[in-house]
This record gives sequence, structure tokens and C-alpha cells, in this order.
Amino acid sequence: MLDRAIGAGVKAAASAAAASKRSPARSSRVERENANDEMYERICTAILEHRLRPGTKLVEERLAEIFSTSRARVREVLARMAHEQIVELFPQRGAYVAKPSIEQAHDVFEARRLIEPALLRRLIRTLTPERVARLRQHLALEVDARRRSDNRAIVRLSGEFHTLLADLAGNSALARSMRELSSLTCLIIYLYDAPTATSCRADEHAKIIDAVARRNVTRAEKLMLEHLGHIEGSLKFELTSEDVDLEAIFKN
Amino acid sequence: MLDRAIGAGVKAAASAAAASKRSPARSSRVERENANDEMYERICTAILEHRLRPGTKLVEERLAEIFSTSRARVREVLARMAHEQIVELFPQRGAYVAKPSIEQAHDVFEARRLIEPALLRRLIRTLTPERVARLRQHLALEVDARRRSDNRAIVRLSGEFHTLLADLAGNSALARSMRELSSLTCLIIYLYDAPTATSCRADEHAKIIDAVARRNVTRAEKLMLEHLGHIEGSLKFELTSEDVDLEAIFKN
DNA sequence: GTCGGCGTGATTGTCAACACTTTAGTCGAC
DNA sequence: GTCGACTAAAGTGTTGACAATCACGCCGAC
Repeated sequence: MLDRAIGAGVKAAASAAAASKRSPARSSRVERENANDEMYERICTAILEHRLRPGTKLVEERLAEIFSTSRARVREVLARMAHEQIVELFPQRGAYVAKPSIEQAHDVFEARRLIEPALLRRLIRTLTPERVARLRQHLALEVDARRRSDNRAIVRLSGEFHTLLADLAGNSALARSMRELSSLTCLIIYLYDAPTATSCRADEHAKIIDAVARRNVTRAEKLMLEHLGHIEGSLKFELTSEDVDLEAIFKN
Repeated sequence: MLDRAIGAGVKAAASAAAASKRSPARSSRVERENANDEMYERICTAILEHRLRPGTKLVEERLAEIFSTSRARVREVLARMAHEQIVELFPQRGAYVAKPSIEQAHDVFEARRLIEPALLRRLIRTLTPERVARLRQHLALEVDARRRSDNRAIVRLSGEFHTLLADLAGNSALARSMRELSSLTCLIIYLYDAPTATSCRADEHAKIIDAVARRNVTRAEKLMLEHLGHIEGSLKFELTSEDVDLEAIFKN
């Protein structure tokens, strides 16, 4: 189960290998750091692509085997992901892929409605041709994933579009927040989206990029808010029976 | 040096002891978790109160002695604080209290100018008498610290006022971001503030609370923006000689 | 047939020791 | 006196083993 879910991440592995070849003398240290990052990337990707679903238990020893590393390392990575709210840590019971609550989901979208228009404003203010190119480049990946009907890549890339936007906008603090909100959104989509829905509509990202390229701030903001509205609107916040919170029901 | 700096945190210790008394059977586990949290709290407080200054090295073994715990525990806490950007981790060289760069400082204030007015809007929308009371209660602590001229407590409490605001506003995602921005601001004030300045002016928090209590959104927002402006304006972004980044100077 | 206690296996939490890297200080050459 | 190499000490990174805990299945009682 875990093994199958963490099949991807080939690109990350390749680049890590290339980096370590550069200085064979120090390979031991650099290699290990990269190994840690690679494990992090691959588990993240698996979660964001919904190969590892919310609620899945992440057993330390299994992961250590899969990535041929020690439990201590796995632990470190899990702690990191726990802090990013991608996984949840229950004392003495292990790490599980996080299941954001409905309230959390609403909070995330509210925060995004605040932050993302601001990111667009900032991005347009400091726009360079190179940045537009980066956005278009990413869009091409999304289009390609759609053509291949690679639903998993589509979800992940859609999320990454928003973090790319944040990175290009150039405010480190906001970019950090946005990265977190974006991964949470991926989990939320899996938990509450209708199984048929396709998260982000294809053309919306393209339109946003166009508005940014034309430095049309008001249009870009409007499109972004609509875009977020579409995503949130397509969610169905119904408790599935397994998730009913008995405490909450009987507390009054 | 470390020992002196981490002298406080008595309240945290007391409450932890009270909690563990409740169930003496499970004391071993609960106690240890609380011990970890207490160590975290006390180190944080020491940093936010500027008893531990930016750039100070945090030696694992020393901290383990001070808190009579193992290095592994200390490591865990340091990793956590590193993720919150309060400390910086250099591989093979240890943990240091973070020194936010000038760019980071600007980014932090820009993010705060975006988020905090939004928090006030939300807080006023969902206001309860109890929440106003909580704010006034905190303000009393600040006033008291000022009367005692306890500069260290003043800085910390001023920061905590803003995180309290965020918590009361009730959006978990924004509250998380705000907590991080607030601690970063404490570090920034130490690094770049004129030594005589007293971070937040006393009456500004009071005025903001008043505006909130009267549900006057526009006034609250305006006061907050002015308040942030005052803080940022009192900073002097000059590089001290030790911080000159040679690479940056010669890279072009 | 259902419920609650019991034991076993699996899994997490903890620690102490070891290996490796960095840092600071000393010594000698020029 | 200054510079550079060497040495020793301090500190970090890593591992493997052990203890504590939890989840699950089994069994007997009702």
C-alpha cells in the first residue's frame, strides 16, 4: 500500500544524484541531506496527488525500509510534515495523513481569498517577462496532464500553480503561508470534493495569467476570487458517517 | 549565559505541574510531554524577551542539562523552532537564534499590513463581550509591565497582543500565520530597532481595543495600519559591520 | 450473540554510545 | 610578528537496542 503510493518522484531522485556527483569527496553528507529531502518530496507528492489518502497511517519502519534509511530520519521528516499540517501526529499511535476539518477548510479558503489577490497585486507590481514565462511554462505542464487525463498530476499541479504564483510575487512571508494553504487545499479537495469534479477548471489559470501579463490588477483579482469561489463551491461539506464527531453533537 | 537567559517561565512550569497532578497514574507520559512543551515555552519566551539574542548559539547538550532532559528531546524542540523560523539550523554547526534579514523584515510587515486588518474585520463581525474582556485583560498585563518598566515583558506582551487578536478572530489558518509573523517581529525589533525605542506605544493597543469594542471597523483598521507603520518606521535598517554580506557585494 | 477482560504482536518513544565535523588554540617556519 | 599547518576538545549526526504503549484477536461469561 505505502510502497505503491510512493512510486513517483523520479525527477527529484535524478537531480539529487546529479548534485552528489559534483563533489564525490563530500558525497556522504550531501547525499544524506538530499536523501532526506527526497523522501520528504516523494511523500508530499504522494499525498498531494491523493495516492496517499487522508487518514492513511504512515508507519515509521515501513517508510524507513522503502527509502532505505533509518527510523530517526523518517521521524524527522514526519515531524516536519506534521508542522506543515500535512500529517497529524498522535502520541504513541503514529503519524496519519491529515484530515482537515470542515471549519479548517472554510478558514483555509477565507485566508486564500485574502492572500491570493494580494499576491497578484504584488506580482503585477514587480512583473518581469521571465516571471510570466515561468507561469506559462507551468501552465503547459497542467495542460499536458489534462490531455493525458492524469487526474493525480492535475490536482497536484493545480495546487502548485498557486504556490508558484506566491513564490514569484516575491514576499517570503506570504509565500510561506501560501505553500501551506495550498497543500491543505489538496487534502480538502480529496475529503470534500465530489468524486467527479476536477478541482481547478482548466482555463481559469490561463485567464489569470493573461490578466497578470496585461497588468490588469482588478481583472486578475476578480478572476482569482471567482476561481477560489468555484473550487470552494464545488465542495460538499457533508460528514461521512465515519467522521461524525460524537463529542461535538452531544456537547450542548 | 544560557542558564541566566532561561530563568523565567515559572508560570508555565506551575501549570504543567498542576496538570500532571490530576492523573498521577499516567504521570510518566503526560509529565514528559509537558516537559517538552515547557522547554519549548521557556526557550521561546527567552528569545521573545530578548534574553537570548539573535545569533546566540543554542548548544544541545547545555540545554539538555538545563532542562534535565536528553539531547534527543532538545533536538526535537529546536527543529520545531527552526520550522517556525525562530531559530536557524546550520548543518554540523548547530542551532542559532534566527537573524531575519532586512528583506524578510519588510516582507513580514507587508504581510502584517495585509492580515491584521482582516483579522480585525473578522473579530468585529463575530465579537462577544467575553472576547473584549480577554483583550482588556491582556492589556492590563501590558500596562502593568510598563509600570514596572519591565522592558523584556513589554516586548513579549506587545507581540502576544497581536497573536491574541488573531486567536480571538477565529480563523485557524490566519492565526497560525500571525503567530509566526509576531515572533519574527520580536526578533526584527531587537535587530533593527533603536535601543531606546519601546516597540509598541502603550496607548495604541488600548485605542485599537476601544475601536473593536465599538465595532468601528474602519477606525480599527486605520489604527492598526498606523500602529504597524509606527513600529516599522522606528526601525533603522542599517547593516552593522558584522552582518555585511560580502558575497552579495561582490556578486555583480 | 454480545460484551468485556486478557495476552500477544506490532509500533512508537527513549536513550546512551559512537563516529564524524567543526572550532579554537598551539606551535613552528618564514 | 604573521601566516599556516597541526592537535585537541567540543559539538553534532547517527545508529541500534531497549522500554513503554497501543491495537487486535481470542476467549470466557453472561
